[in-house]
Amino acid sequence: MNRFRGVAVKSPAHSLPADVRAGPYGGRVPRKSNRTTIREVAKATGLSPAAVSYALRGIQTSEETQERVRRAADELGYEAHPIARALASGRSDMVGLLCGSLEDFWQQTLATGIGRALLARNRYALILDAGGDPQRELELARRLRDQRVDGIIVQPLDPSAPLWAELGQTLPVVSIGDALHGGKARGEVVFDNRRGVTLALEHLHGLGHRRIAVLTSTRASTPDRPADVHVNSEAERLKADITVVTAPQALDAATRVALEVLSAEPRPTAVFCFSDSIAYGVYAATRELGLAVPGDVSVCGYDSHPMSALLTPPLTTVDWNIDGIVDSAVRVVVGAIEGKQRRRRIVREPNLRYRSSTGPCAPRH
Amino acid sequence: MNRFRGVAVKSPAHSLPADVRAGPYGGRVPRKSNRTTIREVAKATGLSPAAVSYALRGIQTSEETQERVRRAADELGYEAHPIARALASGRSDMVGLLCGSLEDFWQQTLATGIGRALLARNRYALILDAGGDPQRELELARRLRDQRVDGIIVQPLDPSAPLWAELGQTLPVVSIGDALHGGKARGEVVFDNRRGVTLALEHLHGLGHRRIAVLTSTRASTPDRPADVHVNSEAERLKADITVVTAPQALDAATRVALEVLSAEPRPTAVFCFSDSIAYGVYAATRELGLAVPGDVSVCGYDSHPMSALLTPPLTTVDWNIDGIVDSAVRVVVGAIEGKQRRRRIVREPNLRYRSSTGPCAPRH
DNA sequence: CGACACCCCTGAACCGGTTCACTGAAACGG
DNA sequence: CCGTTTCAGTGAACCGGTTCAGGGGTGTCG
Repeated sequence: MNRFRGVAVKSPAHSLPADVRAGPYGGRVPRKSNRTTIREVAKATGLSPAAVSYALRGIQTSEETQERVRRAADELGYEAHPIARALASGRSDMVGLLCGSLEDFWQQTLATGIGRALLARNRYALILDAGGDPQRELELARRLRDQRVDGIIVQPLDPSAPLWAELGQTLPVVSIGDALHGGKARGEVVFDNRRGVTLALEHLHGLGHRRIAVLTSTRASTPDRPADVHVNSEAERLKADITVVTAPQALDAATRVALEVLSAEPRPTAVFCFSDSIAYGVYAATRELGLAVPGDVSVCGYDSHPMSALLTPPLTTVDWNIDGIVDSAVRVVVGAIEGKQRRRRIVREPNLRYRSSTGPCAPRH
Repeated sequence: MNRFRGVAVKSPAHSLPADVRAGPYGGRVPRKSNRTTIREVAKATGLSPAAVSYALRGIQTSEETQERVRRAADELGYEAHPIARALASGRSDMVGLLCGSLEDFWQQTLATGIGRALLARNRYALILDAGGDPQRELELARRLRDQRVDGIIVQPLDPSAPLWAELGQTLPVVSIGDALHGGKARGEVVFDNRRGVTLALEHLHGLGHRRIAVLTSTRASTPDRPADVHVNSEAERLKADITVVTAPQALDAATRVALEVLSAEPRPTAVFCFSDSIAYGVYAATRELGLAVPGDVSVCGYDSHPMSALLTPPLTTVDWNIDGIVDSAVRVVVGAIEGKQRRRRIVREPNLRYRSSTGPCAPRH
């Protein structure tokens, strides 16, 4: 029984006195944990570990055995060990949620909703925040794969990265927002951003605005970013003078950018923001500059964050129905994980939530 | 070489043709992944797997070997496998963040900040949301332990639960807000809630308010909840007529509660909310009821969410300096994980951010 | 009655790193 | 010059489930 060396050496780790465990978690994790394992349950029930494993999952075993195992497990205080399960099976019950920038209030709300919806289906959300950096986004995506998440929901900063296709071959990748470049096997909850942009710009145009500033969010310098492209083509079509400026999502940072934009001469008569968070920054800036909304400048947001209705004046914004998005995304990703190949691509249409932060373009002075 | 049965049976799983892997992730994960393992790197470098493991972590090996291993790993496309690491070592580089209710905007901000701070230290936040249910909170805490997180940051709904002490023996548990019952080994970033409550109530009292509604957040029915207790003792001290009502954090739900509170006869002249999110609900309610703030009713919040300053009127609120909290909490938990026993208990003092949602109590009619 | 299918369960390999006890060689000390 | 450390590295067990090939036992069918 005793291996090489012939002498009956004490078996290594385990023979240590059980209480030698070093002080309060200063590194040194006890080699042998006192956790009840599946093998102990096996011993207690006179079954094989395999049988216990099956029984606990309610497969491959008789009702009777399952009951017996469950009872024994209870008694021994057995608790599943997700890490071990993940290693052995390659599944983890976790879904990675990769957010472009959690500084965006709307994305915070989205993440909260998705986390909750997943939990309701007995899965966890592993929420990661790329902080607006497309490079980091890809790095985090890789880490999610390494963590053996069962699926990924991403609000891609850079939908054109080839990594998405690569990941898509191994696990379900569901994008929210822009469609991922060159994929078909993956799931998508695509926003019709073209439509959203058109809605907002036409609305402003219809009110008489011609000099419009567009504040997009910090993103990859992906030149083919659909929304940006569309902004420009719409500008042309509407014969409007549109300036596109990139703004961060964080309130204070967005405010600084907005201050600049609103201090330009001639001042734009309307601002269209690519997220409500940025629009909040614009509100702060108008306050600082003593500008009236919509008297001096009209402001239109994007996303419809719950707080938008509470502002003074309530913010006109493009609404995507966040609950619907949460629901769709979770449904698609879970469906894909479980192998039920439901609908893979869901296109969401926006509505313009017309409130009072936008008004007719006033003649200057 | 071939085990039992004598016959040269094909070795089980591996001999399957490599391409038999079932359809797009419909369950069936390939038994043998094509991932490069540490053993392959070992073979390539002529070292033992153990040596490679050490080398990759930069310990127990010569500079030279480390370099050689790193190069080989690169070449072979080796990527670490966190799950395997976690199983073997009991560490995971993840810190659990257990939020009381992510519907609270402030907690969303907090979670975002902590996630980011942890990422900056090469750790992940596993964010879980108890949704205001103390029962669920404990369940999630257990799951975090099972997930082998290296530490837990919790904003406890029920600080008196014995589970905290139990978890605290195995891993660092840092609480934000109320101190956890009966612990010393754990870390704490304690809010001096008594002070916060006093600050708010004295402020309102000083403005002449005597009939005050307090909207606390949904929590455990822990009767000894420090803040609630203190509210009552302050009520007595100030000889004020204080009604305590529980409100959920979600904007619409909070609004409904606020509507009721503000419709009561006689109507309270001031409302003190235990989170800015709830205060937002009060704003919505005043709007619906056509009440002026602070003319008809003064509103005071708690937490100082960034949006509070943007409302009309800007919200008076108790400020905890969220960046400081994020920083402290992360510092304490990481310090504990790494065994550097820095300061374990940090008490934060609030400031009253005096804005214009509170004003003198107007004589009724 | 034998062939075949099906059900329930077992033994062993496996997932992919980590850690422990130990060793040969070099460095050190007196 | 010999005993003691220190350093770099090795072999094997281990973490705790999962999965696969198989194997009795019973049921069914021709």
